Amino acid sequence: MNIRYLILGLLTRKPMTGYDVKSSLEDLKWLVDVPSYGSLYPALHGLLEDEMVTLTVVPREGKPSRKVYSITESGSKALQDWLHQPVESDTSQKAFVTRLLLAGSFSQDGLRDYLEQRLGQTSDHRSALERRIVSQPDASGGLESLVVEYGLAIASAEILWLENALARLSDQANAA
Amino acid sequence: MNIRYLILGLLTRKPMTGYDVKSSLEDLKWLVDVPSYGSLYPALHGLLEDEMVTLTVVPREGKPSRKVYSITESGSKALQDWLHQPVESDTSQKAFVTRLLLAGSFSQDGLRDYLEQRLGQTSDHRSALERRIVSQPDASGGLESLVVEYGLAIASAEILWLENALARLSDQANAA
DNA sequence: TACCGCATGTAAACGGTTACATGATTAC
DNA sequence: GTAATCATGTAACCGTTTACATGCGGTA
Repeated sequence: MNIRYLILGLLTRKPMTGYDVKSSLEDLKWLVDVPSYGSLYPALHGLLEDEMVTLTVVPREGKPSRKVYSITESGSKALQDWLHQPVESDTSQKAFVTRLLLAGSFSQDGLRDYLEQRLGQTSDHRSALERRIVSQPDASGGLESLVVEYGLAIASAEILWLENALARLSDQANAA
Repeated sequence: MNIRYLILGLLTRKPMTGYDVKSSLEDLKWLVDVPSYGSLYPALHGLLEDEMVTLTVVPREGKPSRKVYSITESGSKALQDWLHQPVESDTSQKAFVTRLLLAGSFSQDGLRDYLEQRLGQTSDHRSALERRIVSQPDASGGLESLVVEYGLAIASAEILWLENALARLSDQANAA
């Protein structure tokens, strides 16, 4: 039921059609799972059923009408609840980014918490990789050393970005 | 059937039990999809059926026997074929790393090709994000700007790493 | 004329996870 | 004693993709 929250999050910004939801994600493909229509439309019907969204049919001359969905009060609340649920520990990049994409629905504190949690996790991942290098002296001729190296580089870059983002958040808070 | 190639790739390094396959991936959770036993053991049975792997039952006194799987000639060939298939264009980090993990089964040229393809893709992704910043002047108050920024940071780090890895590969080739 | 973008949907198939079942050994 | 690790497996369930179906408007 994850796709439902993704939809809800996107609808928070502005009302959209199913087609819009998908196309707004298209150039973020590599960072986020883009749902197929085969899961998107049924999910929208389900959300409507559950009164998480409302439907406005916008007729257009000549062209067929657009079905524009808007998030409701209870939809907003459901998203909020999901967002403030604790994150599990070994989240992938896609899982992290998907939630981050919904950050507009976060409070400033919620966002800071989220980034701090991620910072902790990513630091742990980096440490685990470093330990692996020490314990396994380049086993079987560089077999997976590429992956370890890559992981180290990515984790470091992410940590840097997170610290940066967190610092800017603090500055904003101080200014206000 | 992707999990089958993952197994085949890991067995290329050394013979393993199903349990070993899973645990060897465990601290790479965030970079690779770790299969559950519910898909791992059936996959192993399928590979055995198709003669991609062989089974050696290793008895141990007291403890129950271990079922150690080894890759066969045809398993190796199947993996090779899959590995040299063209990569599709919007590969996620996990998809990239999973293949990279199997890099031991690559020829030097195959590996260089693979990294170069990834470099091209990641550069494209970064460009797309940069274009997005220009065309959409921070729409709806920093809504998704965090994601764009994050993507930019990660893509840049990855490009740097790829260029570095590629350079080292060339050095090695020149030395030999 | 033919293809691409817009736009919405359904049904079958697929790949995977969850939960369950079992059992021994080692470490706290 | 009891929790964790090692070790193997099955069956039901579930969410998603793939393939199909349809149709209009603009463009090459």
